[in-house]
Amino acid sequence: MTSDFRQMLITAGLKVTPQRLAVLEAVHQLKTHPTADQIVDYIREFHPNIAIGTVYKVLDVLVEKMLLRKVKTERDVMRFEAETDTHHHLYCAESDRIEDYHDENLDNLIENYFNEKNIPGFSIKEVKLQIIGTFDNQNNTTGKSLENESIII
Amino acid sequence: MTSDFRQMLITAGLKVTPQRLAVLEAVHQLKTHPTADQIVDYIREFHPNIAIGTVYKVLDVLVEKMLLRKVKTERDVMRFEAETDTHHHLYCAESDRIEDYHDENLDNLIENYFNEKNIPGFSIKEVKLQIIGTFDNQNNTTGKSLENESIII
DNA sequence: GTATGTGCAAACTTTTTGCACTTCG
DNA sequence: CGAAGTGCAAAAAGTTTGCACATAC
Repeated sequence: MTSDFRQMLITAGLKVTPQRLAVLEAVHQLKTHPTADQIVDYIREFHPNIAIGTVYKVLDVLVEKMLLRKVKTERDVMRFEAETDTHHHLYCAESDRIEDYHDENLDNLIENYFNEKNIPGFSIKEVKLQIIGTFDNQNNTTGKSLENESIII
Repeated sequence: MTSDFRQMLITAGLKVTPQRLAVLEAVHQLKTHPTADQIVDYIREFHPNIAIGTVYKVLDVLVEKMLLRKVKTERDVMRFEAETDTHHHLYCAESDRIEDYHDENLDNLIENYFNEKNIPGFSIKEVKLQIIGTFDNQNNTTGKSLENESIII
């Protein structure tokens, strides 16, 4: 597992450091699209000396090298995910919960649609869906309620 | 035009104030999905005394009453838009440029798809697409172009 | 050995908050 | 007049930066 991460770093042309391995490990383990803060908390159990600034720097470089992705909701913190293939998100604004959604049929449907339909002045690289709604078993972790959902680009 | 905004505020049960009218006006005029800062700059030309805190408070209440929407990108600032109907976004990560995209056929396609396909444990309220790619004429990042309607700042 | 990465703390940016004052209805 | 809204300035929250020291290769 760790050797996977090691290989990912090497392939990306990055030096292998304990901090980078720890961040990769944390984001893969925390399947909640964690914030930088949550990542720091997770890492500090095993690696108490890691600096917040380092985590931000590591996250930046891992996103840049496409080993991680940024996700943003209407709350004002950045979140991160380990899934780097195209996929979609289920999102509940009240609980701020995000779940990944994979659907090959849907992907094909959309791909076919945009193969036929051209958008003038724009070249499509990727299409992501935000499927907004509510999870049936509402464990609202934050306790905060949101009046109105916003848009994640 | 201003009387439209006045009516929108009244309908939403809000008091009509010059600040709220100015924020509505600004977001409707700035078709760039502006940040709070850009909204402040715009307003201050006509209304130099408006406080930043007030703009944030006004934006909050207008989003809550669904007269505006929040839009988030991968960058760490909140942006706003006047379009409150469901629509999609074209987004270029390099330039951070967002444009609205309306497409009724696409909406129908997706609606039909999710009418048939159920997502276990999740109730869909709305589906929005982020269509990620690049705009063909990338040259217009800073200057304002008044001639070409399709270019947004 | 050298380029790269880390720790730390300070600075910066964006957003929120508290409270006296003002304005809308 | 009273409830609601605004201005201001301070502070919170999140993120970035600079630099000396440490580490990977």
